[in-house]
Amino acid sequence: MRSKNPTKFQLAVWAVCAKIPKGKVSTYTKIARAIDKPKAARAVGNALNKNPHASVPCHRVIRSDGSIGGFAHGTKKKIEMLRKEGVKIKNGKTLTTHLLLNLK
DNA sequence: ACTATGACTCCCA
DNA sequence: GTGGGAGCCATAG
Repeated sequence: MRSKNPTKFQLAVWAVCAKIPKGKVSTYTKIARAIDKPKAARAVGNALNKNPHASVPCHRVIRSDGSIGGFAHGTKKKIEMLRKEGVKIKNGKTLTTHLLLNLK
């Protein structure tokens, strides 16, 4: 169930996601590292999944190997949005892995 | 406190 | 390239 009152962890994750500029992408691991929890990649995904706003560029977050990962709105939609922002996707993999940000 | 779940990641066959 | 297994973390019930 989505928490009515998000925890600090979630706020931190969303905040980092919001810092991702358009046309670029980041990975769960990088975000996790940005919040000082490099092993919390999974928890990061969870936070985004519970994201009640859906206004954060959570669709710019991909897996470490460049795969799309998942998306609450549908992985398909995520790919479409990324493509619209200029992110190249091939065979379900993001080709912009070298555009990863240095968050934090 | 414990268990179950999940938008993850790494290692090995 | 594909698939299975184990590890790690936060949240919900």
